[in-house]
Amino acid sequence: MGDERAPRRRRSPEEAEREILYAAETFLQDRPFRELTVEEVMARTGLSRPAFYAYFRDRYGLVRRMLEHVGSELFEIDRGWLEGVGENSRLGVRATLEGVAAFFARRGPLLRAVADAACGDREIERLYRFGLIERFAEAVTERIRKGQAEGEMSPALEAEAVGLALVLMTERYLLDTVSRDPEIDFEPVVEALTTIWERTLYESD
Amino acid sequence: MGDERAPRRRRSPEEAEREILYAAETFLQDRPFRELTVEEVMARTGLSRPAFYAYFRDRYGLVRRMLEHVGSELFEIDRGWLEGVGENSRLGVRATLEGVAAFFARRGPLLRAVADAACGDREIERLYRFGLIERFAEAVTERIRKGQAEGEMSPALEAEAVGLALVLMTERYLLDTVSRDPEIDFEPVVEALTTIWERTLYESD
DNA sequence: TCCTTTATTGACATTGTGTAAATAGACGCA
DNA sequence: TGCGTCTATTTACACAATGTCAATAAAGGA
Repeated sequence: MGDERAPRRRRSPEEAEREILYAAETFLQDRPFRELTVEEVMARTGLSRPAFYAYFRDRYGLVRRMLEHVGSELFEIDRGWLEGVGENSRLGVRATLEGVAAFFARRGPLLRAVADAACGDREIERLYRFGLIERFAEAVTERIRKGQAEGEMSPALEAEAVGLALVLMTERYLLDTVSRDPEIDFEPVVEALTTIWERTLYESD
Repeated sequence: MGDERAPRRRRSPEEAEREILYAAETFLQDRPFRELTVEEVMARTGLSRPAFYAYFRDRYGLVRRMLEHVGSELFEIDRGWLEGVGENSRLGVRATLEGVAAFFARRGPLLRAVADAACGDREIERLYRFGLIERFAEAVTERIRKGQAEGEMSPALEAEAVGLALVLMTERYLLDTVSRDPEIDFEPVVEALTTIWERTLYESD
């Protein structure tokens, strides 16, 4: 007696992958990526540790997959950047930053995991930098150029450098505030970012 | 024949520590922190791998020690922040940012290693955040408050939030530019940062 | 009922970490 | 010069986490 082992359950590959990803996201809700091990994630599923490697290359593979899954949401956001042109562009700064802040709050644990994993994995560093940072930075640069062409923004602005700096600021600052604690008051956070963006881009107050 | 092993050499603890730190810094000059292993570092010294643990707790210990060693340089820089008050404060922005940029260029590999190691080690994360970021952010916040009291800066500015955001921007942007490649032209980098700082803090262009 | 397919696992090889007992330079002293 | 102590250093080991592979057992079709 007592030697009966739990019978295997067989899932579809899609279900297994979902189960593992769900376990990982749950884990990341209260512990940082650096503490995530394959063993601990798989202990939260009905699968054994080696099963993990049938679906992901390594623990960074989890983050890579998660990053793909938020791709569409990101696309929505940077469409917002590009469409808010013309005379209403200035008014759109706050609204856009509110949207971005909401995204960083809603997806906090995931985004923090991505940022952390980027330090430890070349490929995620690349995906993060080019699929996220640069993408936004280019959209902003483009908009600055447009604003300059329309006489709305100072031609003295180094469009590319300023665009990248503003995007990096926004990313780090939101990771540090709303992503760390989605309960905090957004108002002063968005207010501070809006002030910096507006004063930088539109010169006089 | 052929079985003579290299004789042990005995160093003073100070010399051994210096030798290990030197090996680690050399390593970091062309490879990222994520690839640094105790074995590889010690292979660049005349010591065996276990000797490492007589001087450092783990590979993060290397970075902790390096961080202590740049402490004095950092102190010089943030004294600069605080002293440049009064009427010349605005003119001092560019000069200060030039100094900070030079620091990020000179200490690029080390600072990048610190930033990377902070993702993987709770204590370095703390040291980095409180010993560096917060320290600068508080100095800036203080200066904004002073500027507001003197009527030089808009009282509408959220001093604390804006201070933190500007510092995070400067750190990330410099890590991404001059620390990655100390050969690049500083001019546009410093120019972009100066523009953002000045427009944010001093309102009209 | 048997057979094929393939999701899953047990067992193993590997890599990097961290520790402790054993070894051997270096220095002080007779 | 030789002896003994101190401690820097290494050899040998235990451990944790990773990643692989051949063997196993569900599930579905013939």
